[in-house]
Amino acid sequence: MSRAASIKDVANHAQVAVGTVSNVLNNPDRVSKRTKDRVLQAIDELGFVRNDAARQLRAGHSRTIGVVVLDVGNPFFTSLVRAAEDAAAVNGSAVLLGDSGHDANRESHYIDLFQEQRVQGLLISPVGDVADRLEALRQRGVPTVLVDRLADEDRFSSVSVDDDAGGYLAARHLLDLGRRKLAFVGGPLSIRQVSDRLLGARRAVAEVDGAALEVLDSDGQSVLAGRGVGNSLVERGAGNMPDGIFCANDLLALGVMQSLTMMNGVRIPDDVALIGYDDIDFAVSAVVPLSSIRQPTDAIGRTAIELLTEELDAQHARHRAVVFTPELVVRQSTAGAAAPH
Amino acid sequence: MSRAASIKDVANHAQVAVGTVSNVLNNPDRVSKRTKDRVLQAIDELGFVRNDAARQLRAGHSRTIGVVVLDVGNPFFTSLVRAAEDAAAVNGSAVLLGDSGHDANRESHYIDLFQEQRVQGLLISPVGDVADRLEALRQRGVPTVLVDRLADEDRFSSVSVDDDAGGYLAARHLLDLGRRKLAFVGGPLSIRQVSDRLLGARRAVAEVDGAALEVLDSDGQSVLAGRGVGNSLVERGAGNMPDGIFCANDLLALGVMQSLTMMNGVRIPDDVALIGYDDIDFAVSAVVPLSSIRQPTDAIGRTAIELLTEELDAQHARHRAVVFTPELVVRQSTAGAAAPH
DNA sequence: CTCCGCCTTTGAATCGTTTCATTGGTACGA
DNA sequence: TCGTACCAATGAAACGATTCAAAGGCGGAG
Repeated sequence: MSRAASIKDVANHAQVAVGTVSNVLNNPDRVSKRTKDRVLQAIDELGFVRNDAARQLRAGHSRTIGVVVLDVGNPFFTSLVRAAEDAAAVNGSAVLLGDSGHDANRESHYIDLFQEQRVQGLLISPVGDVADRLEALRQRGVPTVLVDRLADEDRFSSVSVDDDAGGYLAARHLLDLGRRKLAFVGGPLSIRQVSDRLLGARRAVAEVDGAALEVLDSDGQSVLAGRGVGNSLVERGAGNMPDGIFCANDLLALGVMQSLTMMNGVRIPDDVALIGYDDIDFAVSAVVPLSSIRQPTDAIGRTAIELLTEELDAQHARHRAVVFTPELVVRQSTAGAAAPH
Repeated sequence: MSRAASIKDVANHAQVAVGTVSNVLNNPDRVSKRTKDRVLQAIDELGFVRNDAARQLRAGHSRTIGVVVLDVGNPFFTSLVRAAEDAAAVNGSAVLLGDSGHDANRESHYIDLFQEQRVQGLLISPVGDVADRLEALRQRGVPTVLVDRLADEDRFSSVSVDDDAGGYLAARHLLDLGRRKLAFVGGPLSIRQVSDRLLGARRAVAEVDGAALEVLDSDGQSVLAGRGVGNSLVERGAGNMPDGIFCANDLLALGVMQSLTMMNGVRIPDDVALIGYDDIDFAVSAVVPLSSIRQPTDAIGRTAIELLTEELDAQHARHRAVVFTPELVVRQSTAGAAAPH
């Protein structure tokens, strides 16, 4: 109803100057206990809440960091954002979250919004081609850290995960189980993350004599796509089936699993060992709990904020590209040592 | 580097008064084309971006709406937030998103933050007991709409979904298929949404002669909990099994499905018809595509913004509680008409 | 008693935008 | 030619918090 109380109202009510109220809030030790108590009581009685706009106007910058992710529904990003929030809170910053939903327009919209809000910096997993905009922003003192994408170090800092290493890890694990006829399921290969994982897998296979890797291009990354691939494998007959399958993501792996085990009686891991990627929540609760490659989302979020803070503190800090190595999570779908037969 | 350009810089550069620049931005038709062009060019050359803090300070309120959800990872909320964002954009408002993660502290933190930001209003699916805080906020002209929770209409507007109706819908569907020995899987019953769904199911069962409903309290709402329930059902032997199962959420249903079909050869829907709740993405890609109850998330988000706008426009608007009716989605897990044998 | 230094408190200036009363100019009718 | 009406443009005031130079008050030393 009535306009919210301002610092001036508090000052009147407590019979002090506005500067004193401000000091109570920002430099409590400069104020005597007596006065402080009176001011705090006035704040309480009036229900005063700082107006962040005024604060920020005076300060010239906000205490917020803008984060734009591809998809908040994706647990990878949810967890990353949470970690970033916590890390930012340590510096007294809050996070403004934007979900681009893989849409370049939405992404651009959020960058506009955050720029108007005068965010201190930006964390972004870009969809569109925003390098030039971000560079312009940086030159005005608003640094950006790219997330889940390796950046040209000349332009930006970035935090990403080594998909090649992840692919290697997965394939190597299958090979270590004694499997030799491997298949890679994923697609489209134009997606960098998919092709990198394949590259890593190839590297592992090349290290082992007599090992082979065939590539099964899936139509998309969904459970259904995985089931499609599974069905076409079954059609080949038992003799021509791979004994180890690495899927570029867990959804595909779950689809393959459904197709092989439920409709077609193939045993996992006995006949075919199966491993996915991302370690989504469902991986652990699949019919046969799914082995997977886990990305260190917490560390990514934390590190992203760290890099951002570095650039905030020293405007001319060198950009850094931090690459994390993913981690193998072994579950039942690749458990049990030996090769089939 | 250099401080961001202000409206005053633009005014100098374009040789006009600051008020004119402001008019170009906010009342373009009050400005002659000649002047407007000059100003726009200056804006472009200086890369001027409005400072929202100053704007908001002058206006006395922001153009943002705070949204606090229980879990951004939950597709229900993701979709709801997206709809709310779009609806808010129509009014020229942006959304600030906070994820309480079922944690009362985080929730409280976001309310603080949003209050400092002077949001116009709040959408919240509350965890803790925040009614009094929200009421205080409302009295200062910041209305709140509760989401996914039926509110006391004397205090707040709310948008929710009729869980009783959803439960009725699910059970009625099983009964319509000719099933008579029904089971409800869910828990803990202390969660309102679970108990309401059960209530609705009971109502449906009471309408049909010879129909029975047994309640299987699950330990949690996860796939694993569902599998546990499924296993204990199997132990009873085929004769004592229900012929229709309604799970209080899709995860439970997926667990039950895994247990029955994969490990124990029970056929779905032939031996047992199965229906879940929420219609999560995985429902459609389960081994046997899962029938479910879908909540109209888009409509909920849109309506929530609508109610909020009503309260913003007319401070004394009566509060309204809008209750949506969920929708039955039939898939293979309850397809095929007849009762077994 | 006076002076000095220290601690507390004061209040004006400032940030960037919007608003609005006012001014300056032009065109048109009388 | 003068007056009126209208349109464009002006620029000072206001929003609320922070900052900082300056003033005020107090105690202790000389």
